[in-house]
Amino acid sequence: MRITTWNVNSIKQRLPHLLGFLEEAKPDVVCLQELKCQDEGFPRAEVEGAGYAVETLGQKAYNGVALLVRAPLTASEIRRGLPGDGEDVQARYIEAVVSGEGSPPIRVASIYLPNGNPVDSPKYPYKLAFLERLRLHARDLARLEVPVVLAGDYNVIPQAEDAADPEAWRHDALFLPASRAAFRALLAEGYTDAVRACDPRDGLYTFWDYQAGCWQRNQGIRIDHLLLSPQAADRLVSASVQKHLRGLDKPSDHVPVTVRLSDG
DNA sequence: ATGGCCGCCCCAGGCGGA
Repeated sequence: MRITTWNVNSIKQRLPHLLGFLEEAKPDVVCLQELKCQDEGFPRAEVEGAGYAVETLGQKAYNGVALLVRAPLTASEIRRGLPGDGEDVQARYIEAVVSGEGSPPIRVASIYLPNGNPVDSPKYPYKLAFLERLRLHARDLARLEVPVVLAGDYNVIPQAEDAADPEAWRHDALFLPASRAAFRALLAEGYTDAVRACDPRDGLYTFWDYQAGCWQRNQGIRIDHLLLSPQAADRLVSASVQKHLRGLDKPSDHVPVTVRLSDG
């Protein structure tokens, strides 16, 4: 079972790259973020044609998340939106139970956490509140004692080792102590950062800004994460970053990150 | 020289991203 998370920065712009990735990697589940379209604008027929069922939570112009599930696996118990704030209309969370092929069901979420900049605006408290809501929901899911994968663009650089130039991020919402503490609090609910658990090396990035030649100079950061509940972590085989996609024409500024879990 | 982009939307400059 392979599960990928990828912030595509516009599904319409990135559809060719997505279809190429599905064909070459054949992941079982794909968590997409930043669709930047409404549900009716999602290129559903093309993705279904590649062999995937599609569940979306879209929004005009901004945000938007989706889950793709490769047949014969199926998605059920779809949850759209993160609990805890009925006023929150931003499309940042979708969750489902993925089952089939004789292996135990896995609960998977596609998450697009708020960026939070500028930090002196209401956007930063919204980010911290969203992280706290996610912690409470993650705690509820952990109590089910089943495999859970919380995957997405967390917009948090967990540690200095996760940035090529940590000093440049010192006062940024992605790296402020309160942001990192909220991420650690999430892990403290019993979750494992799959990439970090598989590879202790520095210099493993998932995002390179379009500006300032960041890709060419490898000025990246690691902000796309897959957090595993204990029952999912017990099955963790490997984790990898599909860095090559950043080098294509018209790339997303994020690349896919994939975990492999053992079956059964 | 410390900036350099990209995608969205009532089509064009402002907003959001990170």
